[in-house]
Order: sequence, then structure tokens, then C-alpha cells
Amino acid sequence: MSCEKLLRDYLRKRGLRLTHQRELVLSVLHELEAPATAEEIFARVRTRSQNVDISTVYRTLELFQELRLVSGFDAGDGIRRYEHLGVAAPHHHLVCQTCGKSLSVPLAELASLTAYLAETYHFTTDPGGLTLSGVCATCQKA
Amino acid sequence: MSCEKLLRDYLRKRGLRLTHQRELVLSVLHELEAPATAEEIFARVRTRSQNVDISTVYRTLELFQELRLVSGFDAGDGIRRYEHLGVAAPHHHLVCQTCGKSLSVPLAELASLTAYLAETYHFTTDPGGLTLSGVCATCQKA
DNA sequence: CTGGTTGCAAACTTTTTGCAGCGTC
DNA sequence: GACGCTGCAAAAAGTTTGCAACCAG
Repeated sequence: MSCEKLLRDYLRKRGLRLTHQRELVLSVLHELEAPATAEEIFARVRTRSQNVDISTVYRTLELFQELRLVSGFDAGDGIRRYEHLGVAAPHHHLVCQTCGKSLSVPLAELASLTAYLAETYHFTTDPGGLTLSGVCATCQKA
Repeated sequence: MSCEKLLRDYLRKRGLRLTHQRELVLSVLHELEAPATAEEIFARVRTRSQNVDISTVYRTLELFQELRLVSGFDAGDGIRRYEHLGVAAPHHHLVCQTCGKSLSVPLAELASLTAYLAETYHFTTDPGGLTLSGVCATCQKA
């Protein structure tokens, strides 16, 4: 099932509506190669439709988070970013505190970590992936 | 060496000054049993000295972060919290997305995780600890 | 039609900055 | 005494809300 159909079903189930704005935001999320801020997503939406407001983007992102279509997180730099969860395999993020870029790690690779936390602390880690902060290879050299 | 002496040395090394306000913030950080927001720290400082400004608290927390005395992070709820790193053993945080509380995990327990990320991705995780989000045992039952 | 959704504008929260006076070293 | 630091106030940045018009079902 395509992501658009998934959204339509989600919405119908809740008695909500599939609007042009929601389709636009979803489409922009698909294009992103990296997590983006609300402003960045808004800017991309704006290139396609001039009269969309940023408050609508915020409301849509919040809705998508409830629907588990999107994950919002802060890499520790105080800047909140959003990422599409639909198609791509879920993954963890390694965010560099120096340059701000982020690497992706498939969930499966850290399965032993999540299993350990579940066993020892009865703590279920986020199914959408975790955000780990540190310093990337490039910045370590510099 | 006490934490206050450590701070004094840090400051001296940089040509900075040990002010009453900085001592106050450090002292409040010591009292905290859990990570706190800038506002919360400000409120505690305020009970002891009426004429301290919140901008000073922000400036002090930023300084302390540079000095690695404090770690600031966002558990994914969009709220930035600060925690003292000085005396206690460094640890990771498990933050519950449902109730907001956080568990601590000693760094040593997740040493294999950090080693794996270093080897495979040449990514050095934050020495002050990571923040992992998920759902705690109590909230899973509910 | 009906009620969820939107754009607009304004409010709000959190954090940052400019500056003159103060206090540490 | 020099210069870093502070309080105050104001600005900036990010996010939320109220409301009348709008439009998907």
C-alpha cells in the first residue's frame, strides 16, 4: 500500500480529512534526504503552493506524529527536526555535535542494545529509532 | 577535588571569574535529583537570591556546558533540560515518552554499544551520556 | 450541508542580545 | 584599575491559539 493510501485510511478511520495541504506536506517529507526543521519543510511546501501557512505545517506535523507517519526529535542542539517514517526502514540517528550532520544506523544493528534495555530495565525503546549524539569521523580529525 | 574548586580552576585557566551567581547555579545543580529546565533552575536560584536574572542563568548554563560541568539535552518532548555532570558517574538516560520520567544507566553497561559505533561508524558518542527515548515499565502496563 | 481544516493575525514561550554599571582578580 | 560579568529591557526565534471563511466527505 502506498503511503498516500495509508494516510487516507488513517484519516478516514478517525473521521479526519485528506486535504491538499496534508498531501503536500507528506510529499515534501518523501523528498527529504535528511531530517528537516518545521521551517525547512514549510519553505519546500511554499515553493509549490504560495498560500499555505506555517501554522498548518505545525498542525500537520503534529498530526502525522500521532499517526506514526513522522518522528520529531532534537539532536541535542536545541533544534527540533522531523523525519518521515513510512517507507524507509526504521533507523537510529548518530548526530554529530560539531558539524550537525547525522548518520543512520539500521535498527537491527542495535537490536542487542534494545533487547538489553528491555530485559534489564523493562524499558521499550522508541520503535521509530533513537537519536545518539557524539562526534563524527570527519570532525574528530579536525 | 571539590566541584567548586574544579570550577574555580576551570575559570582561572580561561581568565574568567568566579561570581556569586555562578556559585549559586552550581549549588542548585548539586541539589537536583533529576534534570531540570532553565526556568526550574532559575526558580531555585531565585529562592536564595532575589536579584538574579534568568539571562544570567542561561549564560551560566551555556558556560558550564562548555566546561563539561553540565549536560543539556532534550528528551524528545521539545523541553530542554540540564543536568550536573561533575560528581556522579556519567550515565545514559532512558526517557519515557509517556510519563516524562527518566532512568539512568551507567556508561559502562552500554560500553559495547559505544565501542560498536566507534568501530563501525568511527562515531564517538557523547562522553556525558546519551539520551534514549521510549516507554518505561510502569507506563507499559497502563 | 456539516463539521473538520485553513490562513491570518496575534499571543505566548523560550532563548538571545545590547548596554551601562558593577564587582572580581 | 581593567575587563569580565550582571541586571534590565527589549528583541528574536519558535510554536501555539482564536476565529471566520472554506472545502472535503
